Order: sequence, then structure tokens, then C-alpha cells
Amino acid sequence: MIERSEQERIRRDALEAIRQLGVDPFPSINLPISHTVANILSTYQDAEAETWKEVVLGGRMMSRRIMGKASFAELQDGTGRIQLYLNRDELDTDAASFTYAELFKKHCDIGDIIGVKGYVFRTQVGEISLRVQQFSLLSKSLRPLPIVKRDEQGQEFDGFHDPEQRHRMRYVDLVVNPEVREVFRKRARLIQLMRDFFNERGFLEVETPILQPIYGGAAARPFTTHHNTLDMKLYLRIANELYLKRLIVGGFDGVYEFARDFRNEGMSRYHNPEFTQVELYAAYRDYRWMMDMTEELIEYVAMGLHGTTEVVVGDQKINFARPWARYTWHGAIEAFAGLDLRSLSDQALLAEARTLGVDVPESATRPALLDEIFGHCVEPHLIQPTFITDYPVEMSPLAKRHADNPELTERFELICNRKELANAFSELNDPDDQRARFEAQIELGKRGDAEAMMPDEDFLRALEYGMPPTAGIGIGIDRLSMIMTNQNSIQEVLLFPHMRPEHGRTESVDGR
RNA sequence: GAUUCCGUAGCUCAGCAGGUAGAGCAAUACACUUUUAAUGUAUGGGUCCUGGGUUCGAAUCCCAGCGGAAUCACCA
Repeated sequence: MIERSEQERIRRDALEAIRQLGVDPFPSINLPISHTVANILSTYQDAEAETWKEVVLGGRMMSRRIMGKASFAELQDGTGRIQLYLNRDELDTDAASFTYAELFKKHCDIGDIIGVKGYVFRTQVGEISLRVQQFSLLSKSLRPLPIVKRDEQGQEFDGFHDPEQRHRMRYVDLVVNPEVREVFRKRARLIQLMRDFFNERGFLEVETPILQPIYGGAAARPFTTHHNTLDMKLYLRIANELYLKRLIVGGFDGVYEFARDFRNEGMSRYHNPEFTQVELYAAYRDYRWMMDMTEELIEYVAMGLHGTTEVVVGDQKINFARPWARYTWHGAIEAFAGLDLRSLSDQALLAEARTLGVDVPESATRPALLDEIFGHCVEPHLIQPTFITDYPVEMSPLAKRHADNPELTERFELICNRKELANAFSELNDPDDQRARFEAQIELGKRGDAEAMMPDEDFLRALEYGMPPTAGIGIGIDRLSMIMTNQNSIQEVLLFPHMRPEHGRTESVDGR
């Protein structure tokens, strides 16, 4: 038995009443929409009133003010809201007509999807409005919508702000909170700008497997699944790096993919189990070239979104104008913590980490220790976009050794607003060195590092055929979106962020 | 994972020295032909997150659970 609130019962009664009137509350229709609301509001002038006679709009009714034989309502489409004026004498022109007196006034509710035809005019108080001459109900809304109201000072009276409710019922959030729609429009524009940037430079957009027999390309724990026909274990990709490099071997000299990756790890305001990054590979380039391109790309995106390189994030202003600060990895540790870690043994590193107050287990591996110390000492200082270069080789199993120092790699990360935004390197293309790095990973795995990489024999075979010198990068789209839209949680830039099951249920729905 | 805070009407929230549950908006009815937080009059609406405990009596106090938020540490 479905329990319904009083308001839902009332709306279902209205639904029945509408059917009794012979009106289909869910008609099939091809509505000849002539304008968008934004289009009308931005271009309407009284002088042109003659040309605004036959306006047809579709949208959701967001408010109603009934004054007897005349009423005002607001219609919201994908672009904005416009006021409607409805008058009984114009809608119910003969005795048999009930559109205004019955359908609109008695049985329509806030939230209903309607279609209207009429002409644009200005009310006595000067608001651009639509004088409705034909009104039809296109879809009945059976649940009450939270209605946000603002007074003249812009103060808000009722809102739909509870993050849990908003994220669980994103459809309601989007109807009611226009600023949320704007965040996702910006995110889409951001991706479009990047795609344009890559395409103009001749890169090819490709698609690679999400279901992978061997996961690789990053340090992370995967989700597993099972293929029934082949009766084999498969992993949801944690990165697409190794596949894109196979394409470089194959002769595509520049490829990229906007990839949804999956990592079976903790959730936080910076982490969702599935997230998006764009990975891009450029043959015959190195990481220095990639740094320059990254500066250019992000500056281009900021300009495209905001018309300026300055972006407000929280109480900070971040400026993406080139050039950005650059530190080597060891140089940054030295600059921000006054430490030189180069000569330290694993034991001494652990001791140093403890001294700094970094919480690390006794069993922590060398790369883990280095990363912990860096995260503790350096990242908190990096608000403005900053390149950190030349990472220690043990932290970078897929990066080429540095030309000047085999203990380092030709790698950089872009850090901005205290968070890693991008990771890039001159790709390791020596198959024997790559095999040795995989073997080092196996050792780490044996020491309990759950995120150590698996060796990928087919990838090694590809490298043995020869991969040109290549620069590669991965850029976190969600985090970049957070910065570009000034949101402090990843859930605010994901339409449907992962959440615990509703009502504390942990079992999934499975029909079999 | 640790710490702190939160869960009351469709929405936003008040109520807590323990004594039968409140406001505004939304809803219902009537009036009203240019309103805009429309207005006026009247009305209905609640497993006070769940379970246990203390008590004559619990929304209020205690314990546990579920869900959420913030801060901190980590993979993007």
C-alpha cells in the first residue's frame, strides 16, 4: 500500500477531475514552441509588440496568483521564467468552455507542465508578460514541488537546500534552483572548450575499453565484475593510459579521451567512486611541451568560461594567466619545508615523516612516504596554479627517467587550490625499463600496497614494437569544474553523485 | 577512517528546566478582471529518523543503530 500525503491525494483527485472533464492529463503532443523565455525577455520592446502576436511556449508552472476572473502565473522553461496573464473572458469565450474556470483555476497546480499561446505585453507595473489566449495542460504533476520565494530585498523564504535531498532528487533540484542548472551548463561548456582546443590541434578523440582484463595506468584499487559467457573476472578501468599509449604505438600521433574512471576507494568532497578525466597523448613531444600546452589550455578554458583568467574560488582569487610557478619536486620540499629528502634511507624517511606529524604506518612504502610528506608540507601552500616537476622515479612507474638524473622522472603535476588537477609525463617507452618498473610494483604489492600496479604483458609487447617519444597528461575534469564553477564539493559538479542507498538499504535491486 | 554537529507538516524552521505538537510558505474552500512573497476570511495536514532504556509521563534525558553535514588525513 502506497502511503500518500494529503497534498498528493488532492492532486490525484484533481487528475481524476481533469479526466472527468474529458481532458487527457498526459497528452501526446508536438507543441510548436516559437520562442524561449530568455529570448523573449532579452529582446522584447514595446515598439515591436506587433511582431510578438503568436508566441507559443511550453514549460512548468512555477507560481499562481488567482484574482477571481483574472490570474497571473509564472512559466519556467529551460532558459528562465516569464509571467503569464490569464483572463476568463479571453479563455472561456463561450458557455461550454471551461479552460479557465475549471481546468486552470480548480485543477492545475504548481509544477504542472503546460503549453500556452498568446502575445507579449507589459503589465501596468512594467513586467514583460505573456497574455494567454490558448492554454493547455501537457502533463499533470502529482507531487508538490518545493517552492523558493524571494522578496524585494532578494531574501529567500523557502528553499530546497538540503544537500542530501538535492542530490538524491536532482530532478527537483534542477527545477527549483536555477544556479544549479548553471553549474552543469558551465561544466558542459568547459568540456566543449577543451574538445575544441584539442581538435583544433589535430588530436583524435577515441574510445577505449571500460571493462578491462588487467587494470592499469594509475595506483588505485579497482571495482571488479564478471563476464558470464567468458566466465572471467573483469575490472572497471581506473585509467585509460595504457590503451591510449597502444594507439600511439599504432601510429595515431595525438589522441585523447574523456574517460569515466572507477576507483574503489573512499568518498569525500574531492572523491567520487566514478569520476571523469581527460587523458591526452602527443607523440614526438616531451613533458616540457606538455606543460606549455597545459598552461595554454587552462587559460583558454578560463577565458572561454569567464572572459578573464581570474577565477574566484571560495575566498581566493585564482589567476590562470601564463606563465605559472614551477618547482621541482625536491625543490618544493626544500622551499616549503626546508628539507632535503634525496639522501635519506627508507628508515630515515619514516622518522622524518613522524617528526613532521604525518600519520603513516610502519609498513609504509617509500613512494607512499614521499607522497605523504609532500602532501603534508607542500600542497597546502599551493593556491595559484603551480607545476611540480621531476618526481622521484619510485613514485612514477610509467614515466620516463629524467635525462639529467636517472633517480628522477620527466613528470609534472599541476596543483591548484591545494589539489592535484593534472598529472603528466614524458612517457616511458623503453620496454625493458617498463618491465623492471612493473616488477618493482609487484614487490610493493607483496609488501601490502593494495594500490600497486599489475604488470600488463600485452602493453609491454606493444612497447617492444616501438613507441615514439610521447608526452601524456591526465586532467581531472570534476576538480577543474569545481574550480571553474566555484563549488567546494565534487557532488556539486556531478549530476548524480554516488550516495549511500536510501533508507539504509544495502542490497541492490536484482530481479533474479 | 577520526572528531564535532544535525534529523519535528509538502518546503524552511521554531519548540527541549520532561506535562496531550507550533509558525511562515505550500494545500483546501469562498471572495476578488493588472498581480508579483497578491490580499482577506475560514479549514485540514505530523510513526517529532528507527529501536531500546530512565520516568506516572519523552520530540525533549540516556544508549545503540540508520542517514546527512562540516573539519582533518589519502587515491583524481
